[in-house]
Amino acid sequence: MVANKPTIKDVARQAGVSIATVSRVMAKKANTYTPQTAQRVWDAAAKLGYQKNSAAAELATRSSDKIAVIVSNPPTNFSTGILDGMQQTALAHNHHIIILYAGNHSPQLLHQAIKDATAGPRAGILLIGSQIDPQSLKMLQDSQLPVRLVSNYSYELPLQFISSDNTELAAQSVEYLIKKGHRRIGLFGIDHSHTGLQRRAGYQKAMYEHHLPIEQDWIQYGNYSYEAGQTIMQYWADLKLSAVVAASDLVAMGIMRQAAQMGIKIPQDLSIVSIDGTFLCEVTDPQLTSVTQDFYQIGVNSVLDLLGNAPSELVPFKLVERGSVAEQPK
Amino acid sequence: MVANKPTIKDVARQAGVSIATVSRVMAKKANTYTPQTAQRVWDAAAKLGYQKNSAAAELATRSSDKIAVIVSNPPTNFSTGILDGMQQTALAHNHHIIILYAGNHSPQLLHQAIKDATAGPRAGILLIGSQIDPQSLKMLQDSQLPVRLVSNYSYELPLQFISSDNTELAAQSVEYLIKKGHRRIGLFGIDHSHTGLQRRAGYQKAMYEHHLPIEQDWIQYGNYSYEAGQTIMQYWADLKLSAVVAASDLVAMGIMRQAAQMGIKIPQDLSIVSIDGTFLCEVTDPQLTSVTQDFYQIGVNSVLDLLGNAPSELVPFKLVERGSVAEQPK
DNA sequence: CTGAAAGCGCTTACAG
DNA sequence: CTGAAAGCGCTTACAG
Repeated sequence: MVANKPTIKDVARQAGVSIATVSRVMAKKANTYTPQTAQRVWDAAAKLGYQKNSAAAELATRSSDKIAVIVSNPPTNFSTGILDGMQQTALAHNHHIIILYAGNHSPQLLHQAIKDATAGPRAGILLIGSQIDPQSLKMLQDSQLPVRLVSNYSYELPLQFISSDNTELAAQSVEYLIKKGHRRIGLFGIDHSHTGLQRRAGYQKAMYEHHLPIEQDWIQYGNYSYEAGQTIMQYWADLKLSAVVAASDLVAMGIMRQAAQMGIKIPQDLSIVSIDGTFLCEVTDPQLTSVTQDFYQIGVNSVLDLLGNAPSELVPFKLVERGSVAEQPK
Repeated sequence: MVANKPTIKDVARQAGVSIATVSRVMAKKANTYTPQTAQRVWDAAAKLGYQKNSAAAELATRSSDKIAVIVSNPPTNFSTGILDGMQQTALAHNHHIIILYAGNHSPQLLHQAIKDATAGPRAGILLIGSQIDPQSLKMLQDSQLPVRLVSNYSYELPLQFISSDNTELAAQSVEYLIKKGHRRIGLFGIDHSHTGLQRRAGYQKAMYEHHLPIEQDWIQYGNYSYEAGQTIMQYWADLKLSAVVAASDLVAMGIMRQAAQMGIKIPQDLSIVSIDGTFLCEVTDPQLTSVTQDFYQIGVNSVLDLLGNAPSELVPFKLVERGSVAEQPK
């Protein structure tokens, strides 16, 4: 025989006031009650173990303090930094984040997640690494909610975003390698999504600007995965590359592993700079030089932007030198 | 001038029926409407882009199809397998999971997450890797919701759970090492939580059963992290261990890295078996032999159990041999 | 400062 | 098979 959860009515009775008053003090509406009555309400609520039913509150106000963040299963696990940033920032602004999991790039699961996200009142929607197809876009727009793409973007989409600059990420990786004397530089592991294309563009731009030719097959596609890195690396000998920029830390690791099996020394025989810069870069031997994204800040800016402040689209990244790049004699 | 989101009333008007009828066909209440009226309702809903307001529905029914899963930031990233399993299973049973992020073992964030989880109607609560303190327990109990611990447990807590058997995880790692001829075996990286203690107990049990002494300092505490593995490994020389079981894949990696710096060869000088068996084990060189948990199944069973089926507490794991254990001449 | 009352968008006996 | 009506637990003008 379990007691039902106490409602605002129970608290009102216990405190000897009306439910309107309880509602006001729970919501801390300034200047609408005396300290005394507030205290009685607090006491009654505590005694009863009262907790506001958010479904009722959201229905009444037709609004919510919940930000739905949809995360598409990232092959590489950069998302926890982003989530940390979102979490902290949301809390600091009296908001909450609820995470909806959209699996690994299955449009179905993404649609499901968007549907869940828009099925009730929401402060807004944040999508981490999701591939937006036309139907997703329509659902998002129909919801009339503020939405932001996080960590990926396309200028062709009518959606705002918060991300590192993919083009520059790749371009600066190449610049760095060139500065170290490399000329035969490849790009391994990108896919054909906007992100992949943007990185490819950055790679090409940097090579062109330094009048370096790009031979066929220097750009190798994958899906940012460890396996892709391994597979692609098998063809390295034919490519005669002295350096490569890896599309993600995971592909960098795959490259290293395959290299080890082929007797190729990193960085003596092959230099690598990795895009992402997660903890994985410090775990390999040698450690991976990377262009590291500020995932935490991306998370912070996402919710700030969503909430109407700090409208910054691109967040800075930085190149951190570790041990996977060697100077190349010219 | 944006149209407001259509409600059940709009659909009713559009379809020329009452809102009660709309409600029934949207909920697919069998035998309560003709195919004709159903069709008209579907059409009206589609035309208007109607979507049920879940806050209103939950308020009316005082129930929900949402399972709140609280995830405490795991140092190691085993949780995506669990989440995948939960997701699939929930969907198959017409439920949804929403994830609440509880940061890295901050009681505050955990309380916040529990509060969020219990602030509205819920089908139940699943907690992945959370340290349950008395206040958390009380909040959970006050909610009167079904709750399950996932991937960690304590027989002292009045909470059901779904997890691998921590004691056996460690015991079988030790057994395996003994079978390979090792006698001086350590346990690195556990903490003082229930999980750590259970693994320690398993280690001790296996050693005792084989009449092997456990010298002081063979058990080294950490927090399942990469850094812990590195730090602990610095004292290895004094310990004269021929093998070690690592409390997580991450500590195993930390151990390997430190070993490399110290010129210690794996597995010739030191054998390692790692607890967890995530993809990280296949990424090192040599690959890590591990006692691998079936995270996906843990996720599946969690929701099945929560929903009232398949009440299995412990889910089987298996030892997978890779390259980090060498035969030890007796 | 406080209460009575209407309303948020649904669901579900109850009649018919 | 279908509709009118009450109710879910809140919030918020509106009076006083």
